[in-house]
Amino acid sequence: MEKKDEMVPGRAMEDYLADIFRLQKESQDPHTAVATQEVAQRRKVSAASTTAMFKRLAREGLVAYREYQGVTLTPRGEQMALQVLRRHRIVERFLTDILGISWEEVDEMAHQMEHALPDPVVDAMERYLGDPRTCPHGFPIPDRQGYVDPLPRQTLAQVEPGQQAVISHVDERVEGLLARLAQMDLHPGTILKVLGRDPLDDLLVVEARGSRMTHLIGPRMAAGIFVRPLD
Amino acid sequence: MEKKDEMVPGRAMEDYLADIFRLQKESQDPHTAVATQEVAQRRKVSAASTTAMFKRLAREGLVAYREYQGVTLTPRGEQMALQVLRRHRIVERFLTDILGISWEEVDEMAHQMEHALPDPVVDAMERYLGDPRTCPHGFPIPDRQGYVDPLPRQTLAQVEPGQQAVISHVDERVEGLLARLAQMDLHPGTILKVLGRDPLDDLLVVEARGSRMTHLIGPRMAAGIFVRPLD
DNA sequence: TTTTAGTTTTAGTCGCGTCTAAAAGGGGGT
DNA sequence: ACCCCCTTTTAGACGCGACTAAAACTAAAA
Repeated sequence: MEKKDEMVPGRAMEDYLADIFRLQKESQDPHTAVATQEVAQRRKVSAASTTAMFKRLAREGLVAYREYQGVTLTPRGEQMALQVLRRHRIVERFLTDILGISWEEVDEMAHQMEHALPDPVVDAMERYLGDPRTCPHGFPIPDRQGYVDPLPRQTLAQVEPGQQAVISHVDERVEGLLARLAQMDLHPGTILKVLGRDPLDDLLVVEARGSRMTHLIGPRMAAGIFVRPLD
Repeated sequence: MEKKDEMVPGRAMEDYLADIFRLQKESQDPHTAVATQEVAQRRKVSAASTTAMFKRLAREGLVAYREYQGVTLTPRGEQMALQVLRRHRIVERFLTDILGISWEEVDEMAHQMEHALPDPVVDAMERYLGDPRTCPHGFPIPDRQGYVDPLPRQTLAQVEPGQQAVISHVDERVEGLLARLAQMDLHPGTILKVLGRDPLDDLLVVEARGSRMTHLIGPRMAAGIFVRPLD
């Protein structure tokens, strides 16, 4: 039969690249290598499988792999990871804004879909949406060249009483966080004022500008809400 | 690690099921088994691979397989095939009607996408479209229960001069047919009147009701255009 | 420096989906 | 009835992506 040479780096490879990228960005020093176990845990896969994949990725020139030291994305690997993130976030936007699916569900669905969508489809979705700049959770959408806005690292937990901040993005992996925020009508873009902090349980009292509602937010939740300070 | 038991019949299995279904419908007697080679040719895969897949499908109870005699879909297999067709055709409609992609391109794209779309997404697309009854090429969309309207088997080639017929559906696999029809602004639903037949090259002279344009259609094209007679 | 706890890699296996080459089966013509 | 051609199946292989169990390595504490 005809051999399909098309160097299409398997659906799984793309998942690994995107997760390596995310882990790199999340780590305090984004220049150190990403460890086998970090990736294994994130992907819910054994460490052995991860090692095997590191070798495949290295063979394809997508990561630099040093035994026992983890991996770093090469420029090509990073570019590919960014394209995966781009697809993922556009699809998420499409699912929420056009198809009316809740923001708790779209991460998993987009993950399922993202490797199967032809580029023209993703581009058409993007145009249909009016070139959105972020996904529903507030993460920036890389452009076709792979440029992506930097993310703030400050969380709501670090905001001092009396200060104001605007929600930048929300960690979708924190169990129940998205549902709670939806209940409180808090979203990326919402401006918050920290009224006070209960030192006993480390609860934050915040007021949402606009709705003028006040809410109590625990430390786990606050650590998943990333903000930009407001002068 | 956790074992993911979820009996998800592999993306490829679904492709085979759908193609077996289509071949069954296209054959003169839809009750005879579908041969190994038919499937192999349709899927552009070796006969050996097809035999291997027949065994897997039989093991899963999706086809009845008799050695050297080909396969027949079981009720479960047929149901699954219908759901694949449903997804495929809804996605095609979505790509043309919402995202503005041309009907020549959507078959391949939908094929690429169809196995990765979660059911809620397909259902949301269907609602967004207003519950369309056919794909852009005129094939009926099975409902959630798997019911699908029967297709006419008469082609334009069989229409006698003087008679009128409405285009039901178009064989998307006929090379160049979709592009030609788009040029002529002929679509499923268009009413045609066969004005005459040139016996030398077996060309049909047809007039499109509405545009009142007349066109010449060769035998290859005519055999890919399925029609319903008009009284 | 040696021990030890935790991480990483190797070794071997499995299922899917594909291939090629060779063997086996089936059906029509003489 | 036999042969030949065409179809189908078997046999053996491969790459991907996963697993477990065991061996190798690292780093940090004693």
